[in-house]
Amino acid sequence: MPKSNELPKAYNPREVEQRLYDWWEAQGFFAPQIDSSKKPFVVVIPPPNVTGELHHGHAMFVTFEDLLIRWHRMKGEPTLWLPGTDHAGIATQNVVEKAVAKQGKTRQQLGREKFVEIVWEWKAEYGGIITAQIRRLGASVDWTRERFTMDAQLSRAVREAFVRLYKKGLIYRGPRLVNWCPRDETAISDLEVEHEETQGKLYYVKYPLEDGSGFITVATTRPETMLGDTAVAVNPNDARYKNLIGRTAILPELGRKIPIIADESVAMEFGTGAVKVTPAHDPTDYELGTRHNLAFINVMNTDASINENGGVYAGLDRFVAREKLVSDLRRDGLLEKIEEHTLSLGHCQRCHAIVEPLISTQWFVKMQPLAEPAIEAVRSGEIKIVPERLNKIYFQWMDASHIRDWCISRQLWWGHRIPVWYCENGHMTCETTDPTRCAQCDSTNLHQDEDVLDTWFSSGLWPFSTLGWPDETQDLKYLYPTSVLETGYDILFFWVARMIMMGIEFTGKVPFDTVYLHGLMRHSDGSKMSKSNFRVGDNPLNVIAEYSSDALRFFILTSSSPGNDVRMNLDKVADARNFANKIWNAARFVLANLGDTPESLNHPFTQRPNLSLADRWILSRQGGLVNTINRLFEEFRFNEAAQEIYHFLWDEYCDWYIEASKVTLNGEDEAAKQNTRGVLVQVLDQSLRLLHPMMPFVTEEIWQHLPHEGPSLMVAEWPRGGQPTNENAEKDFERVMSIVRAIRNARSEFNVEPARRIPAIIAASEHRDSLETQREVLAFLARLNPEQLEIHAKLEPKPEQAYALVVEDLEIYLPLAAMIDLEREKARIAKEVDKARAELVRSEKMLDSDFAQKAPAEVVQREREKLASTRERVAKLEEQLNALNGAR
RNA sequence: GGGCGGUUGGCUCAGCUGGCAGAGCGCUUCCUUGACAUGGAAGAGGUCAUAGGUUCAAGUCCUAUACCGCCCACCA
Repeated sequence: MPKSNELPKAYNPREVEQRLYDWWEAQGFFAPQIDSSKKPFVVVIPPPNVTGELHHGHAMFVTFEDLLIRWHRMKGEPTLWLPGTDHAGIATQNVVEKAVAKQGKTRQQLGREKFVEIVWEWKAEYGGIITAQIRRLGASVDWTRERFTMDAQLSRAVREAFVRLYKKGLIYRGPRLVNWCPRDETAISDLEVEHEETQGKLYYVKYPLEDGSGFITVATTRPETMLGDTAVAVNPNDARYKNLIGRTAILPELGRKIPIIADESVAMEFGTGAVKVTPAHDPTDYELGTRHNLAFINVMNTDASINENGGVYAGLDRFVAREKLVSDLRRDGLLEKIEEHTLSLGHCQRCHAIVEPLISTQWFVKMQPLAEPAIEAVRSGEIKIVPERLNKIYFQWMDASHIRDWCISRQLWWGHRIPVWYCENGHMTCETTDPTRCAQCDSTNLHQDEDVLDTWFSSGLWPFSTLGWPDETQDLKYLYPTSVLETGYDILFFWVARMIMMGIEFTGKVPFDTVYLHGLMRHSDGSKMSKSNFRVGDNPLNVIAEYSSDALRFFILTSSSPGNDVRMNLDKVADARNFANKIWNAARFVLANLGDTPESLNHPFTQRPNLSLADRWILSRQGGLVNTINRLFEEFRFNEAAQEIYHFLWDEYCDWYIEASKVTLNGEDEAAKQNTRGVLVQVLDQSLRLLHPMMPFVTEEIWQHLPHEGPSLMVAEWPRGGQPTNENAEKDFERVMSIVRAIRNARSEFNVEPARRIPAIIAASEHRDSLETQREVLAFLARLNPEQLEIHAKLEPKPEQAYALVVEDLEIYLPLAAMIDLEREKARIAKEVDKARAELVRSEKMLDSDFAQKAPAEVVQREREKLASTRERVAKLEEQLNALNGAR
């Protein structure tokens, strides 16, 4: 049996955490214990970027998911937490491109095949970093099932999914106006564009009329796009321009003749009411161009420099071209004015370059047919989103009037290549196996589409591709659908919505029954964490090194309510570390007092005879805690659960029970000692179980030192709820606590030296006998002299020269003649009388109102009891006051 | 332009189905007592953003308003 002096005074997480994690993993505790008679609990990890580094987003999801997983595992359910990484198309390609650039090379020089080979090498070399870092957080994932979105099996799933959608007509290809990132030189989806309010300019440009009769002035924020203008549009109801409709204007600098057309969509009140139309470079104009059959003139290259359609401006960067155009227009007297103007500019989510709308041939997924059943799944409650308010956001995005087709093709090299082959006749062949002949004309002259798929396309299949889909594997049959999908609310659309759509489409089942969305980690000042705003606290590994993984996790749990952001706060992390240390020291105390022959913990101590009041009290509180934690966990209220157990262990177990137990342990009664030893260790054991999903390391380390059965706390049984609490024991011990607090308070108020043991006289009426059994506890906790502690039912006459205290309906006198200041004492009691009387009035008034009739009987009853006890309290205080006045 | 969230002690935040306002940190006073100074004891500190309403009863429900933050959106 370990002796307390074997445990260091302060807990050292650094040594413990690494050792325990390695041991758990080696023991195979992370893998599910498959039992087909039981319903499994399954969570798939939100796969981090394979070349990424740990950030607080990872710490957040590990904290919540590991809690869920460890809890369900302890409940005896077959439990799987499936890990893996994402190939992260653009992000990874950019990282590797930068690395290659350091050696003076570009990917174009290397060629596609060689470059992709280098990315794979990169992945092999650095792909383990993020998973190693996730281990540091204590994640109990089943590493034997680790997946990567570009594994052969998952790639097969991607291909199968694409082919099915293609054959169903839900995937199509065509030239459309898309968001184009000129730096990454690829199309991106609408979601990947981040809009930002920016201070820009509004340029008023005069377009001469062909007949020389004057000008029509248009307003634009992007003058360079005029190179692609194919019309000027006005509102048909605009009196100013009615006579110009149908006439022709001359595009300045290029001299192109363009028609003046009428369209309802033009707002008369904006700018001049006349708008230049650039169908190839603006979403509104694209619609306009389609309606009016205008020419689509693309004036930009893939890097957003002006192309050959731009005349003398060809070859210039878009912003250089803008400057030159503006100065040329000014020179030619065609620039009317420039106004300040705020506009919303789209930026690439990955590289933050300003996105350019341009026409390009891309692949799209039709969303509406997929969205409908996905909306229904949430509406019907088949999928539950926590917190519920995010339902609305989900519906809004998915709604038919709002959802837009998803551009899934990317002009990248790293990713799943689009499984479509073209022949020389322009036919497309799309199969799950590489075709050798064109499906339509039998041509053998085939070449594959150059594009790859959006990373999120493969992520959307993650809950089932990782379990073997499209094959009907054992895992897929048993473990799918998964249970809870846990992630940050920022990827509700990117990932969660798409998984729901794809899951229903391909497996016929929703991929999970609950979505739990946590908030985002922010800086201590509330600002957003990002690469350009990096601080020391940003790196979870630094935080772990200084405070421990347990502390970081517990901080995250206590600080975040569902769906709300959490600010980094190292003081709170430190507090969580202190909590771990507190438990550690409580355990040292328990171990030091175990005795030589600790009993098995399987004995239900609540049933034992001759338990002390404190024993019964803490056991009852423990039972209540189990019920509370179970309820809160089930409702995903982890922050409240964390606070409950923190409060129980620190305030109730350590500050009161351990202190009270010293009375018994230092006493002579061997049977009582055995009881208390048992309760001490059992309550600690149960609490460690409850706390383990939140702070896995320190709880396991302590548990290993306690007498225990089974190899590890992480596979120990979860505490059973539903035990009745002991109301009487709780009331009785709370009375003891109140008395102790009152005496301590008095001592403090009147500066009694802490070490001094003082006399006390208690008038306890019907509680006399019960308090009599607690005289040693009272004396110890309140530092009373046991020889001078009197407990009576009634006191006649009242002691003189004493501090008089009223607790509930009993009176306490501290006869400390020498230290009493009568006037001060009277003032104190008078103040208390006032307070109690005010309370009495409030209570009487309330019971006199409609409250008595309309409030629930239980609430009224409680109020009546309170009234009665307040009355008694007032009476006693008044008596004391009178006694003091008489003493004068 | 639509939608969502926030506004509670000096600071950071909890408060489930309405029933006398909570925590941690910070602050004040005291304590190196035998688990723990990463600690213990006692305390001070809030008209729950504002204005109405529903109710016996509102931090909690409803309606406006004001700030702060976020998401979505093709007005040049």
